[in-house]
Amino acid sequence: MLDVKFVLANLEVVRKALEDKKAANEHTDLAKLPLLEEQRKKAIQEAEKLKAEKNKLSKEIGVRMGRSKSLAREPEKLLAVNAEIADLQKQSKALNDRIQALETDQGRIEAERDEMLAWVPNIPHASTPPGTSSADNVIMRTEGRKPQFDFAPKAHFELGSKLGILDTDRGAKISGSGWYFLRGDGARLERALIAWFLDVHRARNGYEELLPPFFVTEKTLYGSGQFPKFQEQMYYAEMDKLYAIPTAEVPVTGYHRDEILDEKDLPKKYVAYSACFRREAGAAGADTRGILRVHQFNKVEMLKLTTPQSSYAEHEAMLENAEHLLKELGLHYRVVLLCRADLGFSAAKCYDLEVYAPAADKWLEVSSVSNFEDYQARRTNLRYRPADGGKPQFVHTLNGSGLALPRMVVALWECNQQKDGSILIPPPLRKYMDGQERIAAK
RNA sequence: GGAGAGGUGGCAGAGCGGUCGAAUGCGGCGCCUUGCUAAGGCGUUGUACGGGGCAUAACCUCGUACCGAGGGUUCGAAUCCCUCCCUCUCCGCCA
Repeated sequence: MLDVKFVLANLEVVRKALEDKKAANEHTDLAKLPLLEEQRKKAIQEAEKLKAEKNKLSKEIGVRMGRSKSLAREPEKLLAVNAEIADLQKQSKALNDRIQALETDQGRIEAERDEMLAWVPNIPHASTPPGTSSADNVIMRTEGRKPQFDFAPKAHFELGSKLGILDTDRGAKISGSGWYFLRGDGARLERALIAWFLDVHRARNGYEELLPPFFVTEKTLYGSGQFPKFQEQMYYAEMDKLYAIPTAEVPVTGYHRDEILDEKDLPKKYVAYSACFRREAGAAGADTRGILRVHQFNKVEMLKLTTPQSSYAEHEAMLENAEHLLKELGLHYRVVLLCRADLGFSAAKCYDLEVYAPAADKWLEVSSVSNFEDYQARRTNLRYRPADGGKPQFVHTLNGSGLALPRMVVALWECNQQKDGSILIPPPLRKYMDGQERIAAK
């Protein structure tokens, strides 16, 4: 979330962001905020004044209680002290009701304010283009060569079923539509991709590997900005009140929650594999053939915690880390800078990587590389202490897919298919498959 | 799932109704002693919110809150009571 003070000082900027991101709703009436803040401060001031008074009285009582104990032999003085005590107690008690009323007020005001802030999205970075839909995204550049075929390339679901490496029918039989089996070399290729991605990010790019829990609490979801907006997209285990993660970003963002890191330990760079679970409610129909949109998929996610000064440089570096994989695999892809309307709720800036799939003649989104600035860190209360010893600051958080598997698999199968229906395995993956160079029908 | 023990400042660890935001040790920071190393002496040491100083900075100062979380008892709670969460030990179950 945003800093209240920032919102109050920049109401127009925030209003613009609500509009750009089409995030305005009944919770986001910013006009109320200055008044709420004023009422809040007033309640705090009054309550604290009364509490100071009460604390003083209690101390006085303590002193007299001590004296009273030593006066057992002097009944007259004892009586006088006890009378004083009774009087002070009465005064102190009288304060309690007023204090409680003020605190109740304050709690109510803060709850209303926080509800509002929870629905306010992050402000787009100055370098993000304006726009009203994904049609206004800017294609920064296109890399690699478009694959050429002297035959009609087959779609991934056709290749997959002919080669016996993808089984959507049995996936649907045991779990319903949107679930699938990978089989044989298909399953092995998936595993090879995961292992290779992790190895590149660890050894080449310097990320530390994490293997996170796949189920998390509601509080954790709130920290990465999935709540309250995307609640209905998540699988929920009611008996344990746990949610299946939609991305490893969620547990890894929560990893350092409520901590104060040292600046010298920044940037922290983590890479995590996880299965990702999405209900995809309301998405039935479009792009559902095969495994383009499924309920469970594998993904390798990069995450960084940085200082505000270096976050945009780290953002570019992270983009390069994801691109490197696509280059090594020899894929045709493009880098897209999202316009403000297409930018996620919590993000300030985001690049998408889209890879070309020849059969459908479509660009498939395989990565999203975002800078959240301090938006997630504020929710998750994750700060760092500056090297000069100043007050703790919120870190900047970034994350990016590196990469999302099913769509990568679709592109790889389709781009590397041969006339005889087999699929060539790209060189970087062969060592993870016992040197195998090709997936052919059994 | 059952039984027991416990959750205190960066860490370790006292306190178990009244000047306790919290002893002590370690660590960190500053100054001093010291030929290097080792060691020693003195001082300092959290976070958030609000007021004032002030430029809505740094910083200083005052107040309030924070001893796992949330409630309760009391004039007053780290200390007593309740609920929840987590950790550890033993038993059971299990990949």
